[in-house]
Amino acid sequence: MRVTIADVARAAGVSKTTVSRVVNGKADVDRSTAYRVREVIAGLGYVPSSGAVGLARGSSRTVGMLVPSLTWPWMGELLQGVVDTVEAADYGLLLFTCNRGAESVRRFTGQVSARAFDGLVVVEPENTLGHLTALHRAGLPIVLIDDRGHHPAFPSVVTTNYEGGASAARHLRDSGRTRPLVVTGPQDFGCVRDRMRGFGSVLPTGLVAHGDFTERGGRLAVEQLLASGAEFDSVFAHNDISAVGALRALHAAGRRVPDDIAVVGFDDIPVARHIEPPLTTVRQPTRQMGETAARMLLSHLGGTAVPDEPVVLPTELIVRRSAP
Amino acid sequence: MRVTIADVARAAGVSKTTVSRVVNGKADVDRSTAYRVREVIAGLGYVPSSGAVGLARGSSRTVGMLVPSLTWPWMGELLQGVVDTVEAADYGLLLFTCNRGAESVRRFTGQVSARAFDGLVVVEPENTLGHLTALHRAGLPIVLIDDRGHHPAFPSVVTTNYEGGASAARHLRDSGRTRPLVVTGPQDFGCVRDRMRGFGSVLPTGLVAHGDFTERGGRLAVEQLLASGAEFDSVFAHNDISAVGALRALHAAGRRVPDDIAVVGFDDIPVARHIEPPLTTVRQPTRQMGETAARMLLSHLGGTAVPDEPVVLPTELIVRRSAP
DNA sequence: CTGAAAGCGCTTACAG
DNA sequence: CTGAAAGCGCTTACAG
Repeated sequence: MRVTIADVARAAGVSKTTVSRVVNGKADVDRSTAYRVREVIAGLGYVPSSGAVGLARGSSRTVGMLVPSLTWPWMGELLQGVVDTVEAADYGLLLFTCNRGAESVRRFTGQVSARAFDGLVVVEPENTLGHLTALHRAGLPIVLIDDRGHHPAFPSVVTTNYEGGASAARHLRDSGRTRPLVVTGPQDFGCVRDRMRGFGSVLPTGLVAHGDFTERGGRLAVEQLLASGAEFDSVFAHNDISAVGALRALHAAGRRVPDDIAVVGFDDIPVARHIEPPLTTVRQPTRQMGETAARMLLSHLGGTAVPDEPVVLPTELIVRRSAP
Repeated sequence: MRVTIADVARAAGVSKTTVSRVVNGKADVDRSTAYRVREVIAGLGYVPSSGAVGLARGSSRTVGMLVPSLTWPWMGELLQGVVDTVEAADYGLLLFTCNRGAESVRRFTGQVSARAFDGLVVVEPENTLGHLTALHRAGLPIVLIDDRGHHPAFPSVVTTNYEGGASAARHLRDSGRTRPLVVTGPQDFGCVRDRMRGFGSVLPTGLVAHGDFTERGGRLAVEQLLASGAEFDSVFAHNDISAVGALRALHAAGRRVPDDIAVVGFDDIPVARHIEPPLTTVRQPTRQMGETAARMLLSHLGGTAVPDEPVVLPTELIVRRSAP
């Protein structure tokens, strides 16, 4: 049977109140009493029921994490950053995905109302910002990772998309490329617009193909451009996956990378290192973004005010052979 | 303020008992009463507190998941399988890692005692089997994914490591390779021994280099063998990461893949598709393993007996250019 | 078909 | 320094 606070109190010959005080390290307990209680706790192997503590205190000491998918290439790093931070603070981490559309969202909202967690770290699933804003208004502490340029009304952690785009362009320009093709991500993403503008601040962006962050999208975009006879000496893809697609299309068309055409991606996922040629890319500090978001949420839960304007973490250009 | 069952009862003019019955779909409630209560619930937006329900019922309707790391290449798929299954059953998923050794384990055990979750899906972190066995003996329902050949005393989901090794060997043999080099994983892993034996049941394994499941390990192993002047016409690496290392070493030494030497890996992680040449590999049904494990745990929690002997899911040989 | 009451395992004023 | 009692928000015999 489960050992309860009542068992400890009985065995130690004190009240439950006193046991509670000892467990929670409150002052005002006689040293020898506290010692005796601790002995009994150790002997019985007593651990307070998290459910009961949560109910009595009105908080669950648990953080929720909502993500669109767990299989995206950089999600593992991000999640590890969040989990490490949350665990170090002795909080639990409740994980949710929105894989199954509206149904998932409904279920998730239920968990919120059920007070299953005290606060939420979220990588925004598509079209849920309104929903999240409502939850935030209703009092749920939220920190958003990667706002996609949507600039929400609550704290968020973002990366330097504008500057990242600019750094890609500078690198291409400095290595003598002047006619880039830009393969974008979904155009309604703010991060896509920012990467675009940053890039455009350095290099002309006459040639633009609209991709969708998939390998296939990157491949098709480049295939079409090649077929159209357009001339370009480099490709800036808005993420690594579509850069991989671009690489495939160039390879299939007999163009040499980087000799004929240089390629730069964005993200620095594991595949970037392993593909041939290895991909030059703008690295996002994914793990650090997870850590930072978790830390912000925890300090908010701890009562410290957290700024509403986004916390910005820097990207870093990683130079590999696809654009030396 | 939070809406409680008392608020609903008051507004509907019934007792909390009746509200509880309606919420939980018990029979023996007058149709019109039930209707009225449901109206009030909808109007007030009442959702039962999961903490209070858990305390009263003695279960948390939450499943724990313990993994060694979230950044392993196949972990995302596995986790997605677990999360989807758990969410579909209206359970929560509490995530733990053992990144920080003993400290993590201690913390984790605390959560177990605190009854934060009803059962556990676990990918075994190194050297925790004894610990897990103890928890299982103490009454915690556990399902292990990938037993590493340790054959624990509780339910588990494994893949056909022996047959996977054999299928790799058959494929190499059928394409005319007769002198393979086997690059193993850590030798104390049961799965490594099984892959070894399965492979050896088809092809002679005169040449064995002991790797450690890392890219560097695979590279060093092949470099040493090449330096020793040993002759081999193929490499079977016990996982894809070390196959990537092997590929690098072969490439650096000027050996052509697959013309001179064919390479087969194990796992089928994303990089396998993207590396040059694309890697022939023994695919593990990672996502399905996650789903299966979660389903087993849930049915155990639901009261259905679950077999103690491992549930075995089949591997599949994926043929790509590194060993056509 | 319905409700009063006890109980789940804690915390927290309050009183001494 | 310590404890009795109320309360957190539910569920569940039990009685009617």
